[in-house]
Amino acid sequence: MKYEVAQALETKVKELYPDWKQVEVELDQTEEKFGDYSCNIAMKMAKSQGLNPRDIADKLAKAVNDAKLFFSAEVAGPGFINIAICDDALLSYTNKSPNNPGVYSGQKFLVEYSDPNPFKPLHAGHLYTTLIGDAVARIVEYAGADVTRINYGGDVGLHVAKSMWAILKNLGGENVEKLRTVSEDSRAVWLGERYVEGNNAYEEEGSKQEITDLNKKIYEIHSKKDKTSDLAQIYWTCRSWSYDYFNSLYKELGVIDFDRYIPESEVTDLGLETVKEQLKQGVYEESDGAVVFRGEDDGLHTRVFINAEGLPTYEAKEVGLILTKWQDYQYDKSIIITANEQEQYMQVVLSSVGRFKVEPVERTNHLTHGVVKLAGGEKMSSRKGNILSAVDVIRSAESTSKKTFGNDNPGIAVGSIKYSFAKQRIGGDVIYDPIVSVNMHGDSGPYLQYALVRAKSIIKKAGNTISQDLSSSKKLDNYERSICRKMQYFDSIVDSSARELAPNQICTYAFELAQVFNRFYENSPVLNNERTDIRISIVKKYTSILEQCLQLIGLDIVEGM
RNA sequence: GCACCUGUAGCUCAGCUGGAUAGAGCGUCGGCUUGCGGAGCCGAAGGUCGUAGGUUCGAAUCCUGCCAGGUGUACCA
Repeated sequence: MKYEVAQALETKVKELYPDWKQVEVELDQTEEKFGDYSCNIAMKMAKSQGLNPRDIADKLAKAVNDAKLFFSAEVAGPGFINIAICDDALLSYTNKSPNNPGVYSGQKFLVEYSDPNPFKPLHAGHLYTTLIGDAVARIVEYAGADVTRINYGGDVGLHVAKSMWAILKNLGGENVEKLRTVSEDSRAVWLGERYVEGNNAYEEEGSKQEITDLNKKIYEIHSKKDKTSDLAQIYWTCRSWSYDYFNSLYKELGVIDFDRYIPESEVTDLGLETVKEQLKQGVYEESDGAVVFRGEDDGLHTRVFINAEGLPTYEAKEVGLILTKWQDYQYDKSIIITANEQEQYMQVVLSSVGRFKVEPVERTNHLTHGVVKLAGGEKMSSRKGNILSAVDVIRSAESTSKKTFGNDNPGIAVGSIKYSFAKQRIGGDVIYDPIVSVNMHGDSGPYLQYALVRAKSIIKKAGNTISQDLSSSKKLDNYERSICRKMQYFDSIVDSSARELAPNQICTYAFELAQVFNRFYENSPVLNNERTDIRISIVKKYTSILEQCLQLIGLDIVEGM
């Protein structure tokens, strides 16, 4: 409804001040005591025109009120115009389907997130990008975008060599048969242990060289398309174990399926060729046997794209990834979500690609998040092995949920994690507190799920006995008005959340909405009441809006709790 | 050293394209159960918005310096 109010107000401004060219009426949601929206255009106009803001505001408010629109205006303070929407307009909103503004309609979006590396365990940070990426993808999709979900993972590179080195040690050489002794449900853990071993071994000179050599051999598996040698068989088997493990976890989390997995091995060649080609063009340069990009001109730093061994680093692979995405999708926007330790690295890569291909770079938006920490704990490093794994987080939420409800309800356990991640603005460190997840009161996923269950229960009890004729009374009481007022903010909240790629705005709104509803619920009997008709229509609208909010951040709609 | 991110109540965070008396949740203290699911509702206490300046009618929000924490900074990802 914000848009309609702004339009009407703008028309009035144009009528009254035809000379005023840059009319852009901006409305703010305001405190309830001031009305439903406030507008400071009078103050802005006054500033540039040298007029008295109160005079402008008075004139505008009078024009609005004389016109008898669906809202009234009142001047307050130094020149705010406070807007109050009429009760019948608020009530009629409950019978409208959502006005989805679709800021991205017709646009092709790529969203890349999760990005786990095969041969390494998923840690809490992966859990974060997986869930927040899922939410971002859902939100831009709701805003009209045609979304392709991308999952990029490092199936080649030094980290793989480290794991493979330890795997070979564990098997006593290239002993394919011995892999069978690893039971199916212990594979993920087994691989995780090998990664830690390999990583430690890399610290020692002797094994470091062996790992470096092995790294080359693994690249050769790909370049020679080797599926049959003993080493290749071990590699492909363990690689598929990793992907199996990721997929089972995604399923458990209830995130929407990825449209495409792009393993690094798939983009390595393109990245390598491109960097070599652009080396001739002077984009990259040789230095100490390596191929580097000098980012200093752009205020960045120098990074290695091809190392002295002739192998592509992550940088060159990323070049291949960017170009692969661009060739295959010609997107309007490409969103990438990673930890913020990759922020400047990504800037260097993008800056280098920008020298020979501008569109994919201009259309890329890199969102970064902070470190996932345990409350009161320290940073987790998968290299040191002191990680909080994704599975640890999920299991702790599950056992908590079970203790609280006495039964398994994965939708609630996982939902509590999703909400606690999504409600924070993307960017800062993420504190995950298992104790808070034990609590499950207040600003939490279960609170919202419960708020929805209660409301739905009313509708179920009401059955079909309700007439939908609302013409008899269009005055709203305070609680009814509050919830209606809050509900009509939905469209503009979703719009803003999509524009700013900020799932936390949905969470904040959903929580406030539920709070307002709970007040209504405590104070306004719905059933067997002379206002049942109006209230039922409010409850119905509320459930549909809250459901939509929950879906946008990926929370299950549970039927009972 | 340089670059980027962060600093708001005891804790975890909203608010940041400048607007009215800076808001939630948790925790603390005190209330509410003949009624639609009490995982709820109501109330109280709790703030130099890191700090010092600047711009402005107006700054948590914009600009500058400083302080603190984090991250990156050449062959890891």
